[in-house]
This record gives sequence, C-alpha cells and structure tokens, in this order.
Amino acid sequence: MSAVTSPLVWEHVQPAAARRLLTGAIDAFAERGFQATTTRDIASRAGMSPAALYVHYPSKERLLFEISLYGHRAALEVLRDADKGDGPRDRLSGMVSAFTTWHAEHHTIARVVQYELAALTPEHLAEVAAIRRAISAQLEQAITDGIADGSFTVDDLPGTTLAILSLSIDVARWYSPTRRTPSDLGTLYADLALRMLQA
Amino acid sequence: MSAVTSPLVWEHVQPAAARRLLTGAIDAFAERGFQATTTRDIASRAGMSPAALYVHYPSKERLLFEISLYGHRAALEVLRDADKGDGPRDRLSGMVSAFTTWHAEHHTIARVVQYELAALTPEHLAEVAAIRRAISAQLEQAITDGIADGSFTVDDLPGTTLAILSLSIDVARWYSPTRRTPSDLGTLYADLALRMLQA
DNA sequence: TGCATTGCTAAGCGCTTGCTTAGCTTCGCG
DNA sequence: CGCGAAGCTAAGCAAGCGCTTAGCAATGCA
Repeated sequence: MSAVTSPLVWEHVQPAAARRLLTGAIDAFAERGFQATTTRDIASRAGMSPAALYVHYPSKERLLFEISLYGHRAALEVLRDADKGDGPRDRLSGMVSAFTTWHAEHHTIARVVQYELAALTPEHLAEVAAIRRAISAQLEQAITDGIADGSFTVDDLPGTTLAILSLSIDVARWYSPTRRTPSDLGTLYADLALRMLQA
Repeated sequence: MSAVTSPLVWEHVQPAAARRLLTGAIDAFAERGFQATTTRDIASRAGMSPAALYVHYPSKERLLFEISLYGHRAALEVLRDADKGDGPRDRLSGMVSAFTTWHAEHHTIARVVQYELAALTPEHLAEVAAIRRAISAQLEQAITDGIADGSFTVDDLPGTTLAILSLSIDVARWYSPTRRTPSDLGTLYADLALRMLQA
C-alpha cells in the first residue's frame, strides 16, 4: 500500500489511473524531491508507460501543483474545523493539536506541501501562497482573542504565531511513525503552545 | 557579494578557486536545491569553466558533503560555546538564543545543511548524522539538569528537546533578513523555550 | 454498423546532465 | 635554462531527461 493512499481520501481524482499517478507522485516527491523524481518513475509506480502520464496531466509540474493545492486546502480545513471550543485556550489547543496531528499523520504529503514550493511556477505558487496566509491568519486570530481577554501574554504577536506554526510544520521534516502516534504528538505540541502563550 | 562569504569564514579552504566554488555551490544549493543545481552553474558563479570544478572536487556530491560537514561542525560549536552560565535556565537560554541566531544569520548554509541530507551518500550521511546526535545530546543535557534541580518541569523529555531543536532549525526554512535581526529572533526563541520548560 | 472518443504503448526527439579527455599556460625550483 | 606540477579551458561523450508522435484496442453512442 502506498504511504498516503490510506489516510487521505483521493476518490475525487478521476479516473483511477490519474489517481494512481497522483499518489505515486506524492510518494516519489516525498522520498527524493521533485527535481530528482523522473516521469518514468511516477509512471512505473502507477503501472503505466511514461507517455500515459501526459494523457492525464500536461506536465510534471502540474502534478506537483495538484498535490500542493489539495494538500494546502486540506491543512487549512483541518485547522478551521478545529477552531472551536470555549475560549481562546481551548481554540488554540485544538488547532495546534489538529494541525500537528495532520502533519504527522500525513507527513508524506506534508513534506511535498512544505518543501517543494520552489518547484512551482510563479502563478501556481501565488495560488498556494494565498492559502498559506489564510492558515497563518486563522491561528493569529485565536491568539489575538486570547491576548484581548487576558488568557495569553505575548510580547511579539507575529513572531510567536510564526513560531507555533513553524513548530507544527517542521514535524513533516522529521516525523516517523516508529516512536510516537500522531495524536500523542498533537497533544504534546498543544501543551507546549499553551505554555508559550501563558499569561 | 555572495550571501555567505561575509558572515562565515572560509579561509581554511585553499586555494581561493576552491573556496569560490564552495561558496558558489552554497548559494546555488540554497536557492534551487542540490538536484536542480548544475555543475555548469556552480562553475560559472566561480568564474570558471565546468571542467575546473573537477580539479578541486571529485564530484558534485563531494562539494555538498564538504558544505554539510563544515556547517554541522559550525552549528555544534556554536551550541557548545553557548553552553555556559549559572544554572540550567541560563545555559538553555544561551544555547537556544545562539543556535537560533546562527540559523537566521547563516540561513543560506543552514538551508543546505538541513534540507539536502538526502542527497548525501550513505557514508557521508552517517558522518553528518553523528554530529546531529551530538547537537541533540548537548541540548538534552541542559534540560535534564534543569529537571533534576527543579528549574524545569517537563512531561516528555525527548519530545520537548526535539521540539525546541526543531523550532530553531525551521528558522532556516523561512528566515529572511527583512523583518527581524537574527539576534532579536534568538532572544524571542530563548524566551519561548524557557516558557515551554517552566516549572 | 459506423465512427469518434478515451486510454494506453512503443519508439524516439532534442536537449541537458555529470563528468572526462587532451592540451595549453604559468610557476617554483634544481 | 629545463622540467614537472598545478590550474585551467575547449570540446565532447554516454546517459538520462521531459515530453511528443503515431498508432492500436476498447468503449459508447448514432
């Protein structure tokens, strides 16, 4: 089984051959990086000849863009779904826990999402960058609310927001499922984030 | 001026042509990644023909290894030099501040050090991995001492150590000198780390 | 039944890659 | 002066790259 087919649902990608190419590309990009991955490698993971890739995607970069766009949207959705609970402490704890858990659980796609931005065309990068700003804004709002109601004490709002986000994102770089479960890590990181913000 | 020639001292690399190739390679690897960088690009940054590279280095990978090895040694040295002060709180604060500042100040070489490990041969990776373990051990010792004398309260020692390290390392991914100075960031991160550990 | 559409393969094109070869110049040193 | 070593360039090689072309089989609809 591929490293990503199970946890994330890719049924919206049709037909099945296009989906096999996409999940194969995620695994290959995560293992070797976009530049070191060949179209022949992606095609053979999907059980096809190299030319078949171009029936479904116009270029290797477009494949990366589809992955990056879907991954960013999924991460933002996870964060927004978790932005609930009573008061800023609960909201922030839920968001950090969910966002961290997602990066651990889906570290394969998260690696592509976070470390292959430079391989996108400027137009595609701009589209993805807008989602990244929304992610940051979502977290910053909860921290701002927490400062206003006295739940948090923060010297440097943008710096601290970036630090908490950065902590979760970097999980994609080092995470391996052998030591800890994604949700255990989410719990730990939510606690660390609350400590960073405490009044 | 190259992005890295000024802050780090490369005089130990002789002759000057080998040094120009090395600093050119750092800039190129940091900008585009190892795989996307051509030997022709590195050579032209050094003002030479492609073949001249092979007078000084046997392969493109060897150039990466020299950079990675030197960068890891420099990071470990920065951490060890900062491991002083009265008690675990001062020691930890100094180390996080110095390590973070180094990753911001030298974000160009730090990017190569942290994100191009996969391009090293297994033998070269093993050599560099030993230094990475020493970096982690250095930080963990100060936290362990702080738990023992009651300065810190930590639920998950390896997890918290990894989180603090990860926070500093991820600076290399996003840092740009336009918003904050490296030392301001070091100060902020030292404060956040102490909050994460507080009794 | 006829025929366009979809999904695929075998072959290969033009180009770029890391690296090599052959040969030139400059320099230090007896 | 004689000569080997060091440092460089022009040219190019074999391999691999992203992507294209031509054509075949299966499908669905008139």
